[in-house]
Amino acid sequence: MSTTAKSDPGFAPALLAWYDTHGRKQLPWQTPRTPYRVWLSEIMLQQTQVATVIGYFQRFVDALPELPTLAAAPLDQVLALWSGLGYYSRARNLHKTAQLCVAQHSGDLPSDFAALAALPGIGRSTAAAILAQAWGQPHAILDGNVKRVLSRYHGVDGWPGSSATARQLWRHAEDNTPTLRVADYTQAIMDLGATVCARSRPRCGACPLAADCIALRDNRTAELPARKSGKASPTRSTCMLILRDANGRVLLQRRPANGVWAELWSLPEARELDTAERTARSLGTSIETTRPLDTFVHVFSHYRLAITPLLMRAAPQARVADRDDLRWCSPDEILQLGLPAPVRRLLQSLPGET
DNA sequence: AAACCGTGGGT
DNA sequence: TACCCAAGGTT
Repeated sequence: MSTTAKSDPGFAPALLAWYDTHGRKQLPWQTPRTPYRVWLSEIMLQQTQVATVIGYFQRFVDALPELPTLAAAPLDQVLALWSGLGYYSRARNLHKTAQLCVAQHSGDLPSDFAALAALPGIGRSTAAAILAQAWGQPHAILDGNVKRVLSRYHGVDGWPGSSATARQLWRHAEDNTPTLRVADYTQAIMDLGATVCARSRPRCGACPLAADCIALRDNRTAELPARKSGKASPTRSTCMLILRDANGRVLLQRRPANGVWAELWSLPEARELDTAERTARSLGTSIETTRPLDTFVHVFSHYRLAITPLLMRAAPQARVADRDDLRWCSPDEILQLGLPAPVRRLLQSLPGET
């Protein structure tokens, strides 16, 4: 953190004055504002909007109210609480970090930047946000909101994801961060980005920084920050086997530790319809009927997945191969596990026993 | 450095 | 519809 004079002495005061009137002060993780709740919220909020997180946050802290409780919980419970939020490595790292804190930091998050940023899932911006919000330590954050505000205010060209542009934005972020009221300032610049300096149609008439904003002066608010150059995402396809026995239980398979949906419980898959029954037999089941359901497309950030569900009636007393990545689950048990969002939706939409 | 990692909402 | 992208981090 620089201790030299700020390049924009009016920036933080104007922002803080705006925050006192218009800032958000009743978000769930602000009341009460403990290090554990701040950390949890920061991880959930990575690449995820506030409105989406609120419900997940409430459920999570109700089930696991303290860091040591989280450390002691089974990973499957953590993944179940995360199910639907996406980027599941965040949940695995959250769990791992809680256990590290119990083992190495007396059950608390470290209040030192280097120690915090060394923990799984906590990078430069998240470490700064935790220290600023929980302890008032003067560290600069640089999330999507701040990138947008600073790109416009300082007229920074270039896609914020590129290292050269990010370097400029980090410098501005540090120069603008005050040493007093850091928690409020951090919340203020995110609130401004979320509610005033919006991606499209920013409300510059309501902005406390409008007088010195380069993008507004040059009529470039629509161009900044620069967009990522797009690339068409490929479409892959898969068949998902819904192996259901006479009791309505469904065969689930734990996904491998690497790749998308790592370690989540999901449905067994086959490349094509033609190989599906062979796949089912290789899992140890015998199939009485197979009924393809409508194919649908699930969209990821970098590819699309066309999913054809196959509703397969498994023979009574279906025995499954003796593997710990396979398990028959009742609808109630399924709710206790971390499932990919489309799989959860699919299983909940199934017709009852027929 | 660039790809990977989810999902839902906005336009 | 198709695309962008949101309180990013890891490899």
